[in-house]
Amino acid sequence: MVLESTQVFQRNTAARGKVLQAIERQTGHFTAEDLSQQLPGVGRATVYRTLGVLTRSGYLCKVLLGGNTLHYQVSPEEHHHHLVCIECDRIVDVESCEVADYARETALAQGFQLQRHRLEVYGRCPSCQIG
Amino acid sequence: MVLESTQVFQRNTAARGKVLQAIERQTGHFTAEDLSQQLPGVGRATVYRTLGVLTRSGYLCKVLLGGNTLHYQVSPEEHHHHLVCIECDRIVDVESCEVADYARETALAQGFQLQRHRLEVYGRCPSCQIG
DNA sequence: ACATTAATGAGACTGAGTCTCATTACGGCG
DNA sequence: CGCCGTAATGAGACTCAGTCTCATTAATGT
Ligand SMILES: [Mn+2]
Ligand SMILES: [Mn+2]
Ligand SMILES: [Zn+2]
Ligand SMILES: [Zn+2]
Repeated sequence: MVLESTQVFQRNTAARGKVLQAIERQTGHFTAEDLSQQLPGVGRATVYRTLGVLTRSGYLCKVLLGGNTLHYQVSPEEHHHHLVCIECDRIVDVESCEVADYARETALAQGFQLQRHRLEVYGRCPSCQIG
Repeated sequence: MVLESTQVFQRNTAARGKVLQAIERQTGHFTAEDLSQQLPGVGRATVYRTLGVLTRSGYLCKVLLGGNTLHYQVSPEEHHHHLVCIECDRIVDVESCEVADYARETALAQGFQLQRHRLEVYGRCPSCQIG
């Protein structure tokens, strides 16, 4: 997704520009605090607010790893899913997606305007298996 | 799932019995704090610890609603998914599941022992739609 | 230029979740 | 039984991600 700032924000500000640049610099998942530390000139609240706006707009999506800190990632092209190890929290990205149709139908059936979906598969990774 | 305490805990204690009973009393989703308030005799840390054990064992699973509080629900029979409104956080339970095969194959392909999966579909609910 | 008001940011605040540690009590074994 | 070893407990301190407040700044339309 190429972000059209004008559609997401009501005003184009320097702080949001910096947050946006920092997000583009990330590889993979990141937290609000990650960004905040990389942006000493931008207030913490602004980082959180901007992540909120970008998530609501669909540009970002939340990633739920083990632990209690929310992670984000740029959402669109290369939509993918996660395999999560319930023992060690290892994450494996899964690039295929065969549930898009099902997600669309499910949303439609309840009158929802579909925005996106998340599929996470949990289990034990090879190194954490027991029996 | 009928819980075999002996397989999940190393010792059978009164506190865990009470937590288990309280969980059975819940309908739908609940938080650690919900349980804690219903169990004045049981320490907060014990409630959290027991939820952790039960989740790792697969008896419970986490439910991620809007907001920053983790919810739980008893996982197995009547496995279901969630439609989540990105605007008002309304949740609609979806009872069908057509992604079980895909989840199993995905786990297998990476050598994971499948435990469960979660599918959440995000969009705008009928009352929050714009255009 | 000026007015309107979206956005900012310092910092106080909240509260979910974790950790510590002294104490209790399960359960295996003699 | 009665003893141990140690899993589990629980009060309460602590952490820190996320929210809120509010005075100030600055983007945008006219
Ligand atoms: Mn990923
Ligand atoms: Mn549900
Ligand atoms: Zn693992
Ligand atoms: Zn809604």
